[in-house]
Amino acid sequence: MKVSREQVALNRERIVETAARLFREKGYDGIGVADLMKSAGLTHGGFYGHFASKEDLLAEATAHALKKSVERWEGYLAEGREAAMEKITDGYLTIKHRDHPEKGCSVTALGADIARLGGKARHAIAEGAVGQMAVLEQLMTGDDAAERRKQAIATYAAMVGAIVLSRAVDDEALSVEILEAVKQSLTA
Amino acid sequence: MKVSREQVALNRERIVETAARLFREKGYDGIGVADLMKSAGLTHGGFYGHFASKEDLLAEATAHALKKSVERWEGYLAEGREAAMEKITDGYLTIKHRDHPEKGCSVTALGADIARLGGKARHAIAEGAVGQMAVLEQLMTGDDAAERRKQAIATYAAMVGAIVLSRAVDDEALSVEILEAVKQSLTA
DNA sequence: ATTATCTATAGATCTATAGATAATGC
DNA sequence: ATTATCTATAGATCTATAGATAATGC
Repeated sequence: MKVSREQVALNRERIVETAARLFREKGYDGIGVADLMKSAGLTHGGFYGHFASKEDLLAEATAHALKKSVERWEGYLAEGREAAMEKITDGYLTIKHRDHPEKGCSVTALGADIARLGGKARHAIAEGAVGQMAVLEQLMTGDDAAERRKQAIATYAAMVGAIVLSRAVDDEALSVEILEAVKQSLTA
Repeated sequence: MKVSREQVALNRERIVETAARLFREKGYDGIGVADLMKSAGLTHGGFYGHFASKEDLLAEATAHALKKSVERWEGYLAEGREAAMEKITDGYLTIKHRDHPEKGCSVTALGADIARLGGKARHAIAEGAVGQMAVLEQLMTGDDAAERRKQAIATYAAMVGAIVLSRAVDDEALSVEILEAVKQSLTA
C-alpha cells in the first residue's frame, strides 16, 4: 500500500486543502479525522503519518487558506486603488461569501474556535490578518501612514463583523442589510 | 429527590445562566450536558426534564445573555448620547471583554457555532442584534434615520469584528492595536 | 529494506433515555 | 399520587495508536 514520494506529497496537500474546506464549513469539532480523511480519499489511520494531531492540521489548513486569500488581495493592488478596494469589498461583503464559508475568510469561520484552542492556529490567523491589513493600508486615503493603518484595521474589523453577523441572524432581509450597510460605509 | 416548584424554577434558571457562561467560554461543542449540569449543581440525567435538547438550551441561554446585554445598553441611553456611546465602546472594545468571552457578547463567542447549527439560536442572535443596533441608532449623528441606521449597523459590525480578531490573533500588541484602532474610528 | 497506507481497536468521550428514588402538593 | 432528580446505561461518536500489508526506492 506504499505510494511514491510524489504521491505522498500530493496526498498531504489534498488533506490540507480538504481540511481547509471542511473546517471552515463545519467548524473544528464539526468534522472528525476519519470523515476528513475519507473526503480526501484516504483512510483515517494514515492521518498520523502526515500530521502529529488534528490541531496541527488545523494550523496548517488555516495558514494555507489565509495565505491564498492574502495573495489574491495582493494581486488586486496592481489595478489601482479604487478598483482594488472594489474587488475586495465586492468579494467579501456578498451573499455568496456569507453562504459559502468553506471557501471564505478563515477568521469569520474559525476565529472563535481558534481563539479557544490556542496554539499554532492562532499564529496563522495573526499572520493572515497582518497580510490582509497590509493590503488594505495601501488602499486607505488617510493623510499619514498611522492614520491609514488605523483605517485599515477598522475596515477589516467591519468586514469580519459583517460576515459573522450576516451568517448568525435568521432574518434574510436583516442579513442582506448588514452586508449592504457595511459595504456602503466602507466605499462612501 | 423531588424539589419544590419554586426550586425547580430556580434550578432551571441556574442551568440557563450556567449554560450562557460555559457555551460562551468553551463553545457549543466544548462543554457537554453532563459537565454543564455538574456546574449547575445537578446531575446530567435531570437535564431532559428541563429542556428537550442541548440545542434548545443553547437557544435559551443565548436569548437570555443577549437580552441582558441589550437592557444594559438601553440603560445607558438616559445618560445622553456621548456618555452612552462612551460606556458602550468602553465596555465592548476592551482587553477585559476580549479576555472574558464567558461574560461577553454572544455574537463574538458563538456567532459562528450558531450560524452552523441553525434553529432557534439563530433567531435569538437576530433579536439581540436588532436590539443592540436599535440602541446604537439613537446614538448616531447622521442626518436622517436611514443614515443613522446604516451607521449603527457599520458600528456594530466593526465592534463584533474587533473582538473576534483581537481574540484570534496570538500577537498581544496587534490585538490591543485592533481594539484601540476600532474604538478611535468609532468615537472620532 | 523501507515506509505510506491500511484495518482494527483502545479508551474516552458524547447525547439521550429508562427506571428507581424520595420529597412535594393535592 | 405526582414528579423532579437521581443512577445507570445504550449507542454513537471521537482522537490516537498498534500492527499488517504491499509497493517504492535503494
